[in-house]
Amino acid sequence: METPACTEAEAHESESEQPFDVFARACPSRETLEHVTGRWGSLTVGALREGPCRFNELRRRVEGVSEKMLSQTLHALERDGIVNREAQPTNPPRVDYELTPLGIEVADRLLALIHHLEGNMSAVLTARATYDETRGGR
Amino acid sequence: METPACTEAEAHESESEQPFDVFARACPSRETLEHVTGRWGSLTVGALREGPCRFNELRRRVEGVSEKMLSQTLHALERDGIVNREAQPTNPPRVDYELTPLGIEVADRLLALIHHLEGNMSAVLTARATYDETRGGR
DNA sequence: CAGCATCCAGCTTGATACTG
DNA sequence: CAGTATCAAGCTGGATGCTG
Repeated sequence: METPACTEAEAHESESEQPFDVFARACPSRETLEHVTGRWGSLTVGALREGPCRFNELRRRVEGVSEKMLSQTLHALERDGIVNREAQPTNPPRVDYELTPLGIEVADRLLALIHHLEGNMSAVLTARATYDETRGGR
Repeated sequence: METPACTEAEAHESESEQPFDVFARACPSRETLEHVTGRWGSLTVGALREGPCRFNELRRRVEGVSEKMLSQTLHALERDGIVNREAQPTNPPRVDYELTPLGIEVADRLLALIHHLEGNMSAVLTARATYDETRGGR
């Protein structure tokens, strides 16, 4: 079997040529990927997969997020068409956030990754211990 | 190692109580998720899915990454047991990086997300245009 | 409740230079 | 080639205060 070491030029064209390539420096898909997988983006999208949610409820689901960061994250996701914002002009105000159809597809793939990672954390922790031991904790 | 609050017995399918929960503030799985989905982590893991790769080759695959960030990213991934580093004490030095079995599983889920996003970028771009238009382009 | 504006500490990042 | 060391700059993100 041929070992496919890096063939620089067409390394990531395993499939038909795609118009958007995250590995390319200037591709907008990289920005969207970062919005979705970012520190708070991934948790926000994951939390919204459980159903529509109001702002402060979301803050409770995603432990540790500040309102500023949640607000910022939500705006980026809304702009990318991942999240839908529904505000009711009532008093007190009520705003519900929910995933768009695209957002649901993205969330499912993200959650597959998250759950896989969660299910393998003992292996990760073991690997870390081994690594730290080998390197003497440097 | 310390005894985790729970066991990782059936982490995958269990939805009620999971031993590791990224949504919890102090869960180590959140760190690993960030290593994997981080700005350079996701691209590095994705690039390595193509096969083993040397340091500078990897730099070329992941456009825009500095050597410092790549080095740092690889260390974090190696420590988490996602990436395996194989150094040969030759001259000039040759070091190959490759995904571990766990890394491959993680990469496949990550790539599913990436490819899905790449395939829907036109919708994202449209959503952005609409959003910017509605908000007066601010 | 739902959020925006501001301040600012500190972490992240990119250049640059240097080692084996 | 495969990194490490160092430093300045800039961005991130938390705390606080205010609005509708």
